[in-house]
Amino acid sequence: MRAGERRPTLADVAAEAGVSVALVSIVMRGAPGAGATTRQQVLEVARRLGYQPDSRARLLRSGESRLLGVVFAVRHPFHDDVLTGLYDAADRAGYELTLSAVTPRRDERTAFAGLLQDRCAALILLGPLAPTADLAALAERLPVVVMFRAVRHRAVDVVRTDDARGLHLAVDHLVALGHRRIAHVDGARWVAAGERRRGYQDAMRRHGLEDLIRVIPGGSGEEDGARAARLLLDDPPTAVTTFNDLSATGLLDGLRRGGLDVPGDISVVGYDDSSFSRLAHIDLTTVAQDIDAMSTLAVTRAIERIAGTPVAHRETVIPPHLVVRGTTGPPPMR
Amino acid sequence: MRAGERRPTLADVAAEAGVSVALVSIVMRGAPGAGATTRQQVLEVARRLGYQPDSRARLLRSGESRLLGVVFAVRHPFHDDVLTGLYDAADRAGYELTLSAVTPRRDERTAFAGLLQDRCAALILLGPLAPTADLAALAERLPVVVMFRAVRHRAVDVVRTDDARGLHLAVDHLVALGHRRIAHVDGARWVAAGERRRGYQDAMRRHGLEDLIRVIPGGSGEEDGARAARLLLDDPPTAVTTFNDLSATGLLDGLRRGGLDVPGDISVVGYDDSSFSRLAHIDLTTVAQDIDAMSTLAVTRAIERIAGTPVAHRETVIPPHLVVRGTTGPPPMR
DNA sequence: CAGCCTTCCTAGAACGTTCTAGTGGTCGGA
DNA sequence: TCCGACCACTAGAACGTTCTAGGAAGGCTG
Repeated sequence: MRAGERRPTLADVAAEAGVSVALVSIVMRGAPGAGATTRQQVLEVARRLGYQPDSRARLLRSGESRLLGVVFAVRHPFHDDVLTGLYDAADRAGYELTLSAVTPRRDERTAFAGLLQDRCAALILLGPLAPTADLAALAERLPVVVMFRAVRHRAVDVVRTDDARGLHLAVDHLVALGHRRIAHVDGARWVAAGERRRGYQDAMRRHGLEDLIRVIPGGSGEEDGARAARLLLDDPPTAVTTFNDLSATGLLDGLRRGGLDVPGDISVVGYDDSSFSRLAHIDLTTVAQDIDAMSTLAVTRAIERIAGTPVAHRETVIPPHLVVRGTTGPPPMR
Repeated sequence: MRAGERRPTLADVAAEAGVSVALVSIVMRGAPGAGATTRQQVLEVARRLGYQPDSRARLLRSGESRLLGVVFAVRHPFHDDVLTGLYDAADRAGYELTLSAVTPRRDERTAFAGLLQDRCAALILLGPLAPTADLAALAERLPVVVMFRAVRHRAVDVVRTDDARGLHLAVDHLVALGHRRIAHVDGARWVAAGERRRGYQDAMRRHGLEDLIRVIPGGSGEEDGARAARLLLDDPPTAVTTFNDLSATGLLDGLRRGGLDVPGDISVVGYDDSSFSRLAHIDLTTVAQDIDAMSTLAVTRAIERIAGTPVAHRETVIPPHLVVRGTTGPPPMR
């Protein structure tokens, strides 16, 4: 690019083609109101000059932004899949996506602010950590759809997985294999940890195993899982459910180092179906969320809000499903 | 958000505060030219009305976009780390980032087009797959910085790792451990595969091991590594270097299933230092790129181009370093 | 041939901001 | 007392687009 070279504008194209600016605008938008030959001619000139519409000016004038802001966290187990789904859904609806990432050195507040200035029509937040009050304040300004997290506030839409049901599935699977002594490695104070823990407890009770309920303190990292493994090795159960996949891999590693065979001696179930859980090397049985359905729903919901369509339910809860891989099997013979 | 509620503008704040629009603009930008008390007063009114500057209008008027477009690929082994680094560097330079993702169902062309319309001042592309001609065409319109890939074109800036050197490091490390029969699992037609293969071959020659050079067909996925493992099991070398970490994990798994102990019988080196390679469970010795340095450099280069500063070198090659973990060790005793 | 549609096109305002070129007032110095 | 410098502030144009209101030409109907 040579310096000082100005990008061509509608006016340049209009002058070159010998028509008015308004007509070029009509042609570029593909709007009705231009003759076939002129249309052809204008398009040709635009192509020759390398004209690119300026979406800023366009949006500024037309008021409608057709722009959805997405806040995602780098390193989030499945944000890649979610972005893929969101792009698809937005595309189908004729909307654009603008992304703002949360990184270890860029907090949510910054990410929100950036998108607000870009005049997005709505915000889709992937598993935000901000307190409910902050999200509510945000929702005062524009429609907000939160994914993968429960938010009890009437101004915020939520699309999330039925986390309790995810643990029901995990426990049911293990019980069906013959397990009874099933422990749960907890997610401490992380988003959704409480619901998963309660799901585990409910499921155990439902199977008449309330006396065998055993919740091990944990967290969201690999080292949390490894620590839990050390706590379990003294008196190992025959199966363990976990808060997430990362902690499950730490657990797996800790159990194996402790001399246990997985799944021969002990079965392990993760949560999230993270991309690494599919690696042949890890091959983790895990609870998967229906990413595509959830993405589509989030976009739809955002657009309904923008349009002001009345929406019956603020919160939509999607059932998860179990992906059975190699870390679960029947309990060892006594 | 109630429908029909217009976002407050400079004019609203000005009217409410009883001053001119221009003055509010001055205050909001923190520009000199306003009295302390008025400034205070205007800020207070702006806060009360919930005023948010409209970056579109701002950029439209001021011409300067201070906006860098970043095209990244979802599922790219280390794009998360790169984004983190880029945000930091852009922030330090007073620039904003706008992201456009390439997903399995959204190609690069689409990603480029989106950013062009946003009037970015420059583009930073993370390992683009587009042919050089396309990148060159893009560079006609605005400064383009390509990361993680060599592009031989005078209009395109490149910031990449010395991939050949990465394999030198890997081979040197293995030779120092005592290995001589070292094979390389190739990356087929992927970006950088050729240079890594040549790096391997050079290093082998440098150690006088040219007769032991052995390149196994591979690819970028886990299954490619697993296939390579099957090819190697008949006559296993004592060490293997690979095109990337994903293929290395497939290889690891295949070798172990074939009855070999890693690193007892055979050592494996990956490439990329992907996040999963750090998992205790995988614990892969691998070649790491200096992400922070590269991100900073890419942003700096982009800004220099925008400013029209003459830049000496189009291409900057950063040396990688080796991260030694648990998949390499001395060769087995004979 | 008047009247009325259509079709194709244009002028000019508007979007929310920044920028340029001021205006008017105060103050210090000669 | 007057001049100039400086400070606080303002009017209005400009950025590149879309939108509203309309105009000119041509064809159809009665």
